[in-house]
Amino acid sequence: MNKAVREPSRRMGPEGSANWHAMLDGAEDILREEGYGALTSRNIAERIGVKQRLVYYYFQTMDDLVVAMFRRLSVRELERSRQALKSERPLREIWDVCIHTSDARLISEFMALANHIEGLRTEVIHFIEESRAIQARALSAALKNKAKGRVPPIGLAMIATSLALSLNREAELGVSAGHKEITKVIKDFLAEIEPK
Amino acid sequence: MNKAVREPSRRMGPEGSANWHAMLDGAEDILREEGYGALTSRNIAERIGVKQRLVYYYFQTMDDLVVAMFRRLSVRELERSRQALKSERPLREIWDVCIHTSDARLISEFMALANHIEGLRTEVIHFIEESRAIQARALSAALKNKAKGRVPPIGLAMIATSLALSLNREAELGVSAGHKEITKVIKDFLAEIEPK
DNA sequence: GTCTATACACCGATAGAC
DNA sequence: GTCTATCGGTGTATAGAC
Repeated sequence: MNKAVREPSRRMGPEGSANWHAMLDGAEDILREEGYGALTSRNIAERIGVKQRLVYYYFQTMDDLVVAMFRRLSVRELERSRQALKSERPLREIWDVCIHTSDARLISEFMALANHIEGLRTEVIHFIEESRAIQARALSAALKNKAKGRVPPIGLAMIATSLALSLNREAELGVSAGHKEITKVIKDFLAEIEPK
Repeated sequence: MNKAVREPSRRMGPEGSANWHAMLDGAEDILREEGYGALTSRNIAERIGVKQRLVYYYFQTMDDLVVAMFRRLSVRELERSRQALKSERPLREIWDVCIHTSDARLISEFMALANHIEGLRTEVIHFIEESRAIQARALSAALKNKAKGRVPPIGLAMIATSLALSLNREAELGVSAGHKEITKVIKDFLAEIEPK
């Protein structure tokens, strides 16, 4: 968690190489399936068929690995959102990104970890702010020529994000009370301001 | 030849005793401050000034302790919600419960743990369903004599819960984009259907 | 780049004395 | 009820050979 000051740093494997990705892939699977309590260098190594020592050739510490894992994921997600902006029906695309985002279990783990790993916290903050801005932009444009409701675009963005998160998390748990109703509200909203 | 399959297993300390509560209190603090990776019998014991062995006198396993911790918390929260139902202005009270619920870090940890501890998952599901039902009842009653909007009570309950969760979590992280706007929307909604 | 081998701390859980 | 003592296992991280 600390030991921030490091010697000229030891030799390191290159970011973006095959093994680097394989390690992050394995880490994602473990995080999703077993939680961060099981996210260890030994487990990652075993899962991808290398020795534990190699993990520390690619990542200085486990915290570094976690941060790299989230950053790789958030870059992908933000790119999807930015692409959605340019589409025919940006609102539907963006809602699709929200609701089909990397699964709820993974996100739950990152949210918990972000409270304890400073570097991850920074990345998460950046991701939330960036994606909210993208969504607000899309909503703003879509609502420009409509009668304004009482919820401003950035407020709608916040509602969308938090709803999608809860819908996914609860569906994962096996709770569904209210889901049907909310899904219909969203559907109607989209049909109204962004007809197919 | 004994292996505790049919025996009530070993002696256990009484649920609800002073030490039992002290252990859960300590566990809550650790979970909030350091995360479940640090939630160990040794840390709990040290924090409340007893020896590690004693934790296993009160709880058979660490998982049992986690489940007991959540159950104690959820009983309290549900009681607060039920009390809110009986108040003068139930909607405001219930929103207050949502937004001032035990802090976001703690909840994040429980959400992550629920994906990996079966007994906890069951408790969490029960808590969500129960509190959603209470909230829907309150909203239903409050909206009875009003013009119906397009969001049914249980949908509003779901929006409220997920929004409160996100507002708390993001505030904890240090994100505030859209918070002011959403807070105003809620305030206006309450002013309209439940005037002071 | 990948490995063997290792240091050292800490984990859950139990046996059994007082 | 609370303790000492201990088991077998796993964690991060490093040294250094090939």
